[in-house]
Amino acid sequence: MAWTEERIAKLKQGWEGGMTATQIAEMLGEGVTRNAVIGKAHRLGLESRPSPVKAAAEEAAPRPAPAPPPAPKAAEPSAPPPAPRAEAPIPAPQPPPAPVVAKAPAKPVKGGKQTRTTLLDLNDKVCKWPIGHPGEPDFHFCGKPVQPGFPYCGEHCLVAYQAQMPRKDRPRPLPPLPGAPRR
DNA sequence: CCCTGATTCGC
DNA sequence: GCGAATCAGG
Repeated sequence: MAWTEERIAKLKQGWEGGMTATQIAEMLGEGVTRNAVIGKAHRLGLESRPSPVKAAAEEAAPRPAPAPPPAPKAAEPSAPPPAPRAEAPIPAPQPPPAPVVAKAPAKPVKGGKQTRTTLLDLNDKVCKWPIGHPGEPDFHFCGKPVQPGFPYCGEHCLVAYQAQMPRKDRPRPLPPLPGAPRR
């Protein structure tokens, strides 16, 4: 159905009157989804009515940067960083799945030689890509010098940040398996 | 789960 | 331009 003057008028009226997109869609008749309403409203430049998402986004913003001491930080994530989303580069479809690494049994580290980068060794300079899995005896981190501005070294940045494949030929997320645990 | 509006992007 | 699919917070 086309967007006639009349239908657009109703849309505007309802939108400005505080009706939800769903209500407006029902008002306009069958075959009109709330998506159609929202899409049209935006194209008309009507936008910006309280949106749960937008409202929350503005909430957590004011951060003038108190400039915290770059020094030591005892705090540490219970688990390794799940991989921050890239901004400029497009975020990878999946966060780094702790790369599987068949590791030989940890060798007895005699003396004080440290060969692994552990949780306590993490800082802004070293690659935080997990090697193995948390809980495993020799779980550790890559530890190589990071790519400036990233939490990982160049090699692991390549794995963590990948370009999005066009929706069209992107594999379907996979339908829920019968009997699979609900959520 | 439901709801909401916002956004993306193939058409 | 359209709107389904998707996202993300409530």
